[in-house]
Amino acid sequence: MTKPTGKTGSDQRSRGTGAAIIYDALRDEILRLQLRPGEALDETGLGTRFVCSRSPVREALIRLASEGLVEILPNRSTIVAPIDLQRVPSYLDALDLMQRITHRLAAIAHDDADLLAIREAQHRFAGSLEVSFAENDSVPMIEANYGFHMAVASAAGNDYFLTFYRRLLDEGRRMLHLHFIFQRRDDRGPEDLLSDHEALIAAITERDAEGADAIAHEHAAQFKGRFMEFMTRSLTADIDLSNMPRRAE
Amino acid sequence: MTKPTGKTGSDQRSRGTGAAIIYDALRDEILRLQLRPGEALDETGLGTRFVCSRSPVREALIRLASEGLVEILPNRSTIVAPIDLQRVPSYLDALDLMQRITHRLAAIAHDDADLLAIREAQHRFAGSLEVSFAENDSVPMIEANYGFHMAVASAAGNDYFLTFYRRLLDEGRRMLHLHFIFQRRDDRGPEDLLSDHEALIAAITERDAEGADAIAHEHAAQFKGRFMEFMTRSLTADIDLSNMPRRAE
DNA sequence: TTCACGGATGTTGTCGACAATTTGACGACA
DNA sequence: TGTCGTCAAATTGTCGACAACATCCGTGAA
Repeated sequence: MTKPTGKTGSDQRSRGTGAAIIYDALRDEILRLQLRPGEALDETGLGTRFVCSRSPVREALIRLASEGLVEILPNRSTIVAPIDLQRVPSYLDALDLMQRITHRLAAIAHDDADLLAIREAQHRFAGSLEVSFAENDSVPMIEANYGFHMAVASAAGNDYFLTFYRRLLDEGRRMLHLHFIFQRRDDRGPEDLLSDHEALIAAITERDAEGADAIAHEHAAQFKGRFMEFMTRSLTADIDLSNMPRRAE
Repeated sequence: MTKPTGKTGSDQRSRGTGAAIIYDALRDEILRLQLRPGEALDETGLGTRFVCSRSPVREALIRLASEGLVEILPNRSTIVAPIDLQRVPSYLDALDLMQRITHRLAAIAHDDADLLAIREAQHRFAGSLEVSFAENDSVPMIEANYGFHMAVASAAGNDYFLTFYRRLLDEGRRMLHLHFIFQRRDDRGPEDLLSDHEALIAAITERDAEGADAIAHEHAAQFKGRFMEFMTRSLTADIDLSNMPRRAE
């Protein structure tokens, strides 16, 4: 073997992928709430878990921090970013507007490939609904829903909006998981979500910007209503108020 | 000297500030176009310039990369992010919308402290106009204009919009510098910009959301028009078309 | 002359080690 | 008993070093 490639072991990662792997893994676990908000992430521990030094771990944490998914406390441990309930109203406003603009632009600027991708995403969403219903696990549905809206937003053809919308949807995934952990069954049946998406696809296909905008807005408003209701209903009863900062007024 | 503090030298940075200093410095130089788009940034060189190891340099570069200000080419050098002219239309759309929403919300949600900060920023902007005119240097004006709009957007009270708008304004700073490098004198006098800002402040003070929205939109539209004209006028003549990807049609 | 190949060179990705700082506990004292 | 000061453990921020990868240049052959 005179080959100069350095692949000695079996699962030896090719150079440069270390940080990316850790980043993806942590990001997934954070968004799925497998790592709970506020949980500590020490670099040495992560270094032993993924078999590598602290340098790739550090790089992954820095990238996660600049996306707001973790918080690096200087000279102390880095923690999974807590979900700040006071920011929820702002968040819902932002999600609403970005969903409107991306879906509206999608109706205007899409091409045939975009439509195909959207229909595929919708197909996967329909399949995930059955899986979620059968196994009583909301994770597949949440992720497929994320994929659907990202497919629509991609058709808008504006990277700036897409990037921002993706960040909002990421944070939304955490909230949705939180939502389904407390309340297993949704008030609305899954069929309604499916038909909402179908209506959206129809509007986009017909290049009906106003219609897509309105459906996106209504979609966001429903999410907002469900989430706010969920918060006022189940959180105020259980939550410990002692460590909750009071409103500055 | 029994003091256990580790400050041996004179300008010894206190622990943990290394990466932040490098980040701020590079960010400033990138946004002011002192580092030109496409320029290479090798870690060892930066390590010698700021007197430190490659670790803080690397951290700063990673943070800059996740904000889109530099691009890390795997196993190769990292370069200052090029200004993609094809993305300009998307950028201008995004800037327009985010300026509208932040300035509109500012009119609704501001409090007295916000108004004070806005007026201060406007005062600094007026001062910077004189400096820029006297010294024929557009940098102070551009930076003060940035500060003014950030002050307005801060009054909107929505961190999500603020973060996104800041990122857009950052990229806009680079374009503005580019603009003024080619064309020293603006078509519109500085007084018009000043009065635009005054009108905006008046609308915000009166909590006139529609008015603030309209002024923000007009402001963005003027920037858009000037920049597009600048691009078609002075770029098409000089620019090398060989490495410019052609439109996919 | 042009193209392919191989070594030299420089830069990045990763590693282990050390110093500074925080955190928590333990014990002394009012 | 409650509070403060000191000490030890643990974790981070930084450093220097090495290996892998990419680029560049020179040599040889078609």
